Amino acid sequence: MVTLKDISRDVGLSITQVSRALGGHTDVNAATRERVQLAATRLGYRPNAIARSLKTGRSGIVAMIVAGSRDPDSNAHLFEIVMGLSAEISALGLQFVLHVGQPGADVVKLHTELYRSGGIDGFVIIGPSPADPRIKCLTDLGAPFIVHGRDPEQPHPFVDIDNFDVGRTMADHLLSLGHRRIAFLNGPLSEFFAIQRQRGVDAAFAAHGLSVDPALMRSITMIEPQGRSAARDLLQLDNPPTAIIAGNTMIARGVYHAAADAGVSIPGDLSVLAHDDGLELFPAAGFEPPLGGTSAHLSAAWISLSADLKQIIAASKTPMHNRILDLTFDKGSATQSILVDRSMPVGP
Amino acid sequence: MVTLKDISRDVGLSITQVSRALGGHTDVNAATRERVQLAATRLGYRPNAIARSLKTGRSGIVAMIVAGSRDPDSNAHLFEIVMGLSAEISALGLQFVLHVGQPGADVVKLHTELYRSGGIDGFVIIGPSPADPRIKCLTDLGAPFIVHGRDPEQPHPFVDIDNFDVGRTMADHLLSLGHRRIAFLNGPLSEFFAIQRQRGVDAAFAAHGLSVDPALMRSITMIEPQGRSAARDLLQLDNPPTAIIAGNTMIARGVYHAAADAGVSIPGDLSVLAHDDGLELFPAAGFEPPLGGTSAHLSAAWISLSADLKQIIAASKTPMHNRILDLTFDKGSATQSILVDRSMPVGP
DNA sequence: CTGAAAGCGCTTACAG
DNA sequence: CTGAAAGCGCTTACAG
Repeated sequence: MVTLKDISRDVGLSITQVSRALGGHTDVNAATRERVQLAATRLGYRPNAIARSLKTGRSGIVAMIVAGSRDPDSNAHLFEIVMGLSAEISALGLQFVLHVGQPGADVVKLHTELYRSGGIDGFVIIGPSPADPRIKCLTDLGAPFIVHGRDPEQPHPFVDIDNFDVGRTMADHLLSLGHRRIAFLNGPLSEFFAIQRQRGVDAAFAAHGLSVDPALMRSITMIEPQGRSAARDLLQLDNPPTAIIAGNTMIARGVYHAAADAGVSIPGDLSVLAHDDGLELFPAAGFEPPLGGTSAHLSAAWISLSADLKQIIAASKTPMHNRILDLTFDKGSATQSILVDRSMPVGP
Repeated sequence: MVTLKDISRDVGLSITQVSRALGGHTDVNAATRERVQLAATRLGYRPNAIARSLKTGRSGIVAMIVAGSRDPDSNAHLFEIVMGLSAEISALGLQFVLHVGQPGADVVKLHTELYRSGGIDGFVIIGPSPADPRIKCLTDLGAPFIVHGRDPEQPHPFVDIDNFDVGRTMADHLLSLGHRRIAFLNGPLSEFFAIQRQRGVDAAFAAHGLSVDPALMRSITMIEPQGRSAARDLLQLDNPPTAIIAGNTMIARGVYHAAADAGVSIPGDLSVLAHDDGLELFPAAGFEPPLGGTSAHLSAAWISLSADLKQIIAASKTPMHNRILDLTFDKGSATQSILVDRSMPVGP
């Protein structure tokens, strides 16, 4: 490995001066600087990241720790998160450590030990639950971190979208078209984003002087098979919904399949909207008829998240750096007006 | 941050002795050792990974660098690779850095710079192409690494399966049942594993005194949509295949869909086999009728790969550490015998 | 069994 | 504009 000492010997200058020349300091003779830089290039010098870290107290490494899981469901989403995040973090000149724990590992302990061992500048937290122990732990440690999403129970830096608005916007559109029997295939209510979306849906109904039918509100794992079976269920009701709001495009795909299976036509018999995270593997674009709904690309979140985390690390005193990303809405094929509520009590 | 100095002050011993006590050296008084360990636990001491790295010349970090890609196709597989690899590497007490480059980034340069900067002990290379520049680069650098798969043009440590046997086994089974018009939906022939599988298929035909119909050998991107369209194509031939070998379960899913679309019954009209990588997101288990074929779980590869890489790093002189993992075969629903070749020239 | 010293490769006051 | 020195936190001969 080529070190400053090698260059120093090569050009006949002190290590100090070589360091300064390479570091771009002003108090170095221009000719000297050039001579040093040439030698560094010729010898293939790369500053030793370890030594620099020890001196500066910063490693340039950020980590994400995820609990291991034999459950592919919970992983489907994770893929795009990991790839997108890594790409953005790498682009910022930082290294991204992905630590996949053993199933059942103590994630809080992993964060603590990794941080205490001094090699990690900061952390990314995804999928926070209310009163998330990881957030509490990192806050107590004074470790820099940023959260994708929000924990309503404790203050922390985050990047998120307005999930209340997600639910409200889609429900409002359908209500405005005259739909009354609207189902919502929401994510797990243990997570704040799902709670907020439900609140948004509730609020849209309230704004129309109505209230939701609890039997049409479902909380499911957000993947295609679950969406399909939940939709099959809904379509078999005596009084089936005329519209379904899906929490993401994977659920929506399940809804499309279930509708086809049941001989229910979209958008003729059933309007479908979904929130679109802009996932590459599960694009909203492939649907026939077109899938409408709210949209906020996760890729934008990774860019913000990485940049904000870098700044938080540099600031060293964690600022409450919050950011709400934009949301767009497209009605897709959900343009079917319903003049009279089709739903009527059905006699036995 | 708690350092040796803090413990040293706390217990009234030299830093040297504290280090030895914690390091589990024998030449330390048992009572002293206990006292030191207690203090370390009480103060929440974790050895500073950076300092240790600088001293020992080893960071405990291994990296995988993948070219960024806006193409989801190439990513589908990567997910399970990344998660599985990270889990195994983490389990071994190493850190796993995932570096996703910008689209079009110079991957060789990234490896070089990352290694030269001294923070990385070794690398994992996946999906090698013949005469792979990454392998050449790391070999030249003298950097420890291991490859999943093989580059036939240069020697290097690897973990792989016998892909010749994959092709040979599946083709032989079908030939033995009497099938003659056998299609093969293979992966890209730019990769050695696909070349080997083709050779295996060729060899099985040769062993039966036959040779393949080049029109039935297809090289495609190994995902469902491509498998589906390739299979649709094959089933529309004047003289369609009676059996299809799929390179993986995603392709097989496409074949099942295409068969359903075309009204072709499996296994009545068409036998299907596939190689199964044991992917969680694309399980071979969900098929109806059951999907047979060769099988080698990637999860086993990650375990071997991680353990071997750790050993290579420790040895510091890269040994040619090669490993061929086991393959199993199950015929699934592909039990349909064909007494006479159904294929006959069809007049215009 | 214990401690003082050197050194991993770098950065950065401090002194010239 | 340049250099000698200290120090980041650790490990490890070397000497007692």
